[in-house]
Amino acid sequence: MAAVPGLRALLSLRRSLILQQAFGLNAVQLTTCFPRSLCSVTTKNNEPKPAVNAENESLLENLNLMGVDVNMARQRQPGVFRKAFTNEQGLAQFLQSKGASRKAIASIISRYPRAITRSINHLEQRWQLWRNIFQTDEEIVSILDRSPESFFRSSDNGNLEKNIHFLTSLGLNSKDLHRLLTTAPRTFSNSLELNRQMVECLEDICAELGGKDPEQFAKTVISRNLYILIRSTKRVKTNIDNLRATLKLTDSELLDLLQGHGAEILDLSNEYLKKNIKSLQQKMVSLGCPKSDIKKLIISYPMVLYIGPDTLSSKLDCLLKGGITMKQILQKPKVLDYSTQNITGRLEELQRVGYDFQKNGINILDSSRKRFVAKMEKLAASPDD
DNA sequence: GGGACCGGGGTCTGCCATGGTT
DNA sequence: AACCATGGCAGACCCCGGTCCC
Repeated sequence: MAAVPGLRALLSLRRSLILQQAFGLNAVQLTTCFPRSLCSVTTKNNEPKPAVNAENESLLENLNLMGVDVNMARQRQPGVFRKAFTNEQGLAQFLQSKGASRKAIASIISRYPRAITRSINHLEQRWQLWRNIFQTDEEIVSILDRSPESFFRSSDNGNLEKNIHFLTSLGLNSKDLHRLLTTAPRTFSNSLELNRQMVECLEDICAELGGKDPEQFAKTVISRNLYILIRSTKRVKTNIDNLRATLKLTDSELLDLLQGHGAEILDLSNEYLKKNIKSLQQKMVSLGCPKSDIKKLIISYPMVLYIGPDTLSSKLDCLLKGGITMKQILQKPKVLDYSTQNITGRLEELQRVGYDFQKNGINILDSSRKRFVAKMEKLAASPDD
């Protein structure tokens, strides 16, 4: 029955704790300490399997006790389960000491089982490196809970340290680094070489376009698009080529676009960006806009290409139906920033009070909720204004 | 005081493929 | 052969408010 292995696991947990208390042993010594089974095990369909492929049973028991979703973990990294020595208890204690809940720890291991192969020394070192950027353990725990892979995937702390130095040397300040590590933690697990390649790629693009300060350009693009360093240079180059070709941009137009809000669309998948450009063109042609308007819109509001074809189409339709003209949208494309739901709601409210867009313009749609509500209250109080 | 302009902030992982190592 | 570390991919916006100008 299950009671016997359960008891054994409990004993092993207890033993580890006693060992730690008595001798202050470190993580490597505090592994599960159960050698891989030497005899063959029986699988579900009763076929004997060679011992080499056997899973470490005491490890399985420990993980079960810890509330780890063993099936999920096994599916992700089966090799971990065949290791003779692992450090799940050390890891759990470590994370707990940093404020992670039992549930969070179980979830972290379920999603990234290889985490239990890291030693305490390694974990301490890595944590300290992250603490160079974060003020509190709590922030790090929340990122681990969100994305365990970002923290645990690499075993190379030296590389992490070099990355921090490299990113700092680009002129990114501590606020930028904080945002970068919060938003795209994978960046810091990239090899230094990969990050360097992206930076060089950006610098080359700037130089090719006749930019005067490639280093500043790379820094600007990165701080505008925190995801860029976890994309491939191929993706970024292809997107730039596509933008240039379809919009027939000059070098300086393209340069301005890229170091402006255009940076934010560089990391879209190549097909998605292409699809969005095409569907935007089709939609605008169907609404009777000349080609020059399409280019103007993209240059003044590149984020329009971030919006998926269906969303964009319904957003435009809803604005037009609400009595707003395409000319007004082109003059004030930021109204497209807001959700279709938000726009629809505001249009209804404005219609109710008889708001005249021809007379007053459409700026009211591009304002915060607070400001919009205040404006509506005033309109209700003195409808003649 | 009101509106226009403009920039900033939040947020993004979990999976697969592959090449190197043991 | 198994395992590890790492690269790459798909997925797809919305909202707020400081500040300056009139």
